[in-house]
Amino acid sequence: MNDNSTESTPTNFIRTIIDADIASGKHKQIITRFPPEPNGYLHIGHAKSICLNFGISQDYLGGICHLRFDDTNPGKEKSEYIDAIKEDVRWLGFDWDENLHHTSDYFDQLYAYAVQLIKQDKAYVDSLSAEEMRLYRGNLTEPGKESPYRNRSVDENLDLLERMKNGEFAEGEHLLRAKIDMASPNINMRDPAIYRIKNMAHPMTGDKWHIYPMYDFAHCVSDAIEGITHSLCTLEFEDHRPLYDWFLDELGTSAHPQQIEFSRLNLDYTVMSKRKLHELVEGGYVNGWDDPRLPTLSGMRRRGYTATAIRDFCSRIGITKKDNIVEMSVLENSLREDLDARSNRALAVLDPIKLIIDNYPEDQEEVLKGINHPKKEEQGKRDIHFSKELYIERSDYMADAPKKFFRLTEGREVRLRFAYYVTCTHVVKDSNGEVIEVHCTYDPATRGGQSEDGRKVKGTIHWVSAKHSVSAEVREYDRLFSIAAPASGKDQDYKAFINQDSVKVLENCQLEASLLTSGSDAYQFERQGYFCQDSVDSTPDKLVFNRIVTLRDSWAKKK
RNA sequence: UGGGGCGUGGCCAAGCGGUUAAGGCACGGGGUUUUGAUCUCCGCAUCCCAGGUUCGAGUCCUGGCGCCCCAGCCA
Repeated sequence: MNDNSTESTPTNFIRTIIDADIASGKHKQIITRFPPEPNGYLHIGHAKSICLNFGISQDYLGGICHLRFDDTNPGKEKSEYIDAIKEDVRWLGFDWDENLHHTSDYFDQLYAYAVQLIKQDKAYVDSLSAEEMRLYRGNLTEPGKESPYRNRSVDENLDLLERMKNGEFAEGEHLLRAKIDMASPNINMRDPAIYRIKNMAHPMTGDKWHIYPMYDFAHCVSDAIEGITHSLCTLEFEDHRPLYDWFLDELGTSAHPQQIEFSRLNLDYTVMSKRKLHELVEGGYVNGWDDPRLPTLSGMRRRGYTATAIRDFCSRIGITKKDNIVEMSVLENSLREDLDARSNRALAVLDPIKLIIDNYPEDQEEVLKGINHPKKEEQGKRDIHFSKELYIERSDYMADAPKKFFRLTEGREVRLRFAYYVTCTHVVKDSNGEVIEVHCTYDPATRGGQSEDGRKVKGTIHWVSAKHSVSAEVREYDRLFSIAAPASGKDQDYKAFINQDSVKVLENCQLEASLLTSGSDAYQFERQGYFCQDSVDSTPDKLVFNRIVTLRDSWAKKK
């Protein structure tokens, strides 16, 4: 399954805990789980969790990782998200085998447990309104007070819960609550909700239920039922751990998983919350969940990111409890490393300008050979057509260029990659003074790109034969936001920081003809970056390429 | 001003009382190069602060300071 056998996972504090649990004999088999709520698409932050959970299951003998859809809120969840999530997890390279579950699989058991809590006098049906309940809860510094309904009899509670389940009440009329401690300094322990009434059908259970369990109750129980050994979640659930443990202790479940929290991933120049991603998609700020500018897995996949690169990235950033904002360059480095190793090279001119070789015979054509990968001979060679009129990159010519400009300017010689040395003689401008043709002469003795006299040519530029090239649209993507931490402003709307130039569409790019028949794999357009055909919009009649990421450019930095 | 966490170089992150504080990214510089790419070599911290314990502390203790999370019938 791993397409990169050199991947190795650095250790972290969670693996240290697991190692100790195995050493002490607490566990012989490790079982983790990835528990997404099907209310949106997965993003790179989820990939961190997926890699952690599935990665652990792969690295411990006999380990398994469950995929569990946490579908306890039919008001927000849709089954269409379930399919997208499965696809993303598979694409990332992980397999849950037969361990696909839904929290809704446990609704009967959950209900039985709720009845048990009532019988143990550890839960009661409250009839306060949502507003009243908020008032009774107290606040961060003041304790809450007990609901007048807190001491209903076991029988009355049982009866009420039954009727809630059967749909005899309106939403909000009653609520099943745990009976813990309204004065707890931990607000989560102030008689948290267990079941709320929702008179709506559920994608998996239909109209069987009129009540649905809350996360705090459902999650720990689901973990216990599945025999999860280590329940890994993000930092904001740290305060919920006492409740997680309280439920399992009161219920006396046969298994009691250990919840361990780690910090979420934050990436600079983007946003990672589901709420914001929903807003960007639904508000039309981007074009769907798979917009290549988004940090969603579907967006990144469409953009051309590889699963290997994302897995490598996740292993590089580590797992800790520290708040963090990882620089995009780390992700890009993982990406370039993988793309460089696997991509065939090609010549493509994105902003074309004519290059005319005045001393090249009018009707002559040649077929030259280009190597597909500079370090992997086994990836072979390809034919590249050459003729008198070529296209080169507009930025590869400059008038009055400085000495360090290793490209074309009057009197300067450069190498056309795989072809010949050419020397710029003059340019032709249109009435606006805009350069429209660059003229040069070539040295026939430099065929293939080298001269027997050992003459040094500092610059090499890419080109395509005007007669043989195919045109295409190329979409150059840039960061979605213009500042590193768009979501950090407390009262600032992150949308104010959307980068207005996050995508640049180049309509008239000229590609080497071999790309016409290319599949969907990534290519390196030499000297420019990595590109792939857009999986949605590219057709044989109208090629559309996405720029996945640029090449490193130390020249640009110096300028 | 309640409770829960976190603080090692620009960004991540090892380190679990005992050599000159791993590694990656970024950055700066050298070399190779028919991609100003790749590759390669070199450089780049005394650990939030202040006390204390100890022969010895980033690692232990005390006190500060800073940042994050929690008042959904969301997850």
